[in-house]
Amino acid sequence: MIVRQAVNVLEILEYFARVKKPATLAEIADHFGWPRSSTFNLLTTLAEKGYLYEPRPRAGYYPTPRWLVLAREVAEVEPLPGWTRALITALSAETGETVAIVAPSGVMAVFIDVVESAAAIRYFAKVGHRVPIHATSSGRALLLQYSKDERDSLYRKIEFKQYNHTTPISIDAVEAELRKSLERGYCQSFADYSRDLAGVAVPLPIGERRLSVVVAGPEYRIGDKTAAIAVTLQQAVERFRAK
Amino acid sequence: MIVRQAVNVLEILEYFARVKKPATLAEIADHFGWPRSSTFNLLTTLAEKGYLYEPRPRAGYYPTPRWLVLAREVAEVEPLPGWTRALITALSAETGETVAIVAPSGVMAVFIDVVESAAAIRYFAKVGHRVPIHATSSGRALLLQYSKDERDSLYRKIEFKQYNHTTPISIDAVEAELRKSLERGYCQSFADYSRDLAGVAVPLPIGERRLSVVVAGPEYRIGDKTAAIAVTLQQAVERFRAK
DNA sequence: CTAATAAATTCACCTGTATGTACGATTGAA
DNA sequence: TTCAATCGTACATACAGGTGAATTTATTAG
Repeated sequence: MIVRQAVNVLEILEYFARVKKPATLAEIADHFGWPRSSTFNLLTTLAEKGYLYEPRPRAGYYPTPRWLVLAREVAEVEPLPGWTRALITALSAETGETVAIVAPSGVMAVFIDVVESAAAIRYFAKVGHRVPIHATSSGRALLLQYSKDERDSLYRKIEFKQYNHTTPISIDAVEAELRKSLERGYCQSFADYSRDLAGVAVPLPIGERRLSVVVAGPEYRIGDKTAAIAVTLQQAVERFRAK
Repeated sequence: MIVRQAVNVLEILEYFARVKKPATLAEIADHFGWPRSSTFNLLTTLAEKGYLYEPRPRAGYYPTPRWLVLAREVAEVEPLPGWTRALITALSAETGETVAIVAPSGVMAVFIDVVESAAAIRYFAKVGHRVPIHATSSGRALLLQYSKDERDSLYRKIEFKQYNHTTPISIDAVEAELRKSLERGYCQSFADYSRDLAGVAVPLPIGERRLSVVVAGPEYRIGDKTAAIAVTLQQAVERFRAK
């Protein structure tokens, strides 16, 4: 069951991150289609807790820096080493596509750092973006770092859905794809999950952490270049990790 | 009316900022005394939205960097100029007390940047901390920047509570205190709101924004030094603002 | 000024949701 | 292996809390 008021808090935060200016109760209520009274309750709750304030009289609410303070405290634990950002920035520049660092989360894979392509048509993904671990190149690059036992216990929880006609819909199909990935030296996917989207990924273990890097973009741009992209990817990883 | 699940989201964020490591569902449920099922709903909601993930199998949940990304986007709007941090850091070092930058929020004043005293006995205040605008030195340093009309419309909303025996409990009392503050050149309060707490504050207008700086600590340390602290405060402001 | 309009706030009722309970999965001990 | 203990997940039900309507407060127009 989804907790609606929890989602609303997140949406308010995302709203302010987008509009980047104070907003009145009425504006927020109208934007989300929420009743004024409910919006009132939510905004006063957040304000009372010190997460929203009214910078100028009648100009509306805006988040306090408290979000930043807490987010920093949380993020400074096990931060990614500095070179990963340089890595994905460089890779995005070289390939012209969106590049991300990905971490496991149960049966899903989560984007924990992203540099988006500058192209007009691009893979639009944000930090926090989640994709099925078995049906994406980035996810399978994580699975390659799991033991067979660990993979098996994951497989039991996976709900094999046919997102697209190339989606692997059985344990065997996934295992087969993993074997193929090992042979070719990198993971790939063609719209296994997202329509028109192709990805090339490799494992990126950092200390104890099992991560992966993925270069992803529209199938027609990636399609016949997966091998070349994989080489770029692997060389970049070697180059930056060495430092 | 307080929105409980909104508060719960904030508490989870604060919890992780405190413990700085992944926590399992059971740990979180026990810590807050929440039912497992409710905790389950909340955690899966936050995870589905990309705000929590499970870095390692069975090690529990942890916030994703998405919080940081959004908090940064929100905070980079109208950031405080760099010198304010230097100012409060220097002031805290010079006075040995907690120093904060404060902004108005309706009838309350909100701490938007804080450097805490290193002393064992100190004013423990965090960013987001809220105090009544009329019953604190920092708040009155904000009121000094309001026009009479603006103050009057605020007064109508204030619920005059006797927090302590020195609390001003009428419009006249507040206005009188403001006049005295003007004469002496700075604002002060002795436990008007928080027991045992004394504060010395001055207005700090920055561009269009009405802010204040406050030096606050236990009455017995601040008590007879308010004038000296005020001088330190004003000189520091001049020094840092000049740059 | 006064009226009209819009925004913010309050409140009681009824609905959407938090939770008690039960079940299944996982882990560790023997 | 089996068993016990713990943890995670599903679901129906009672009731906490979201919402529509009314009231108050603020703002704009004339």
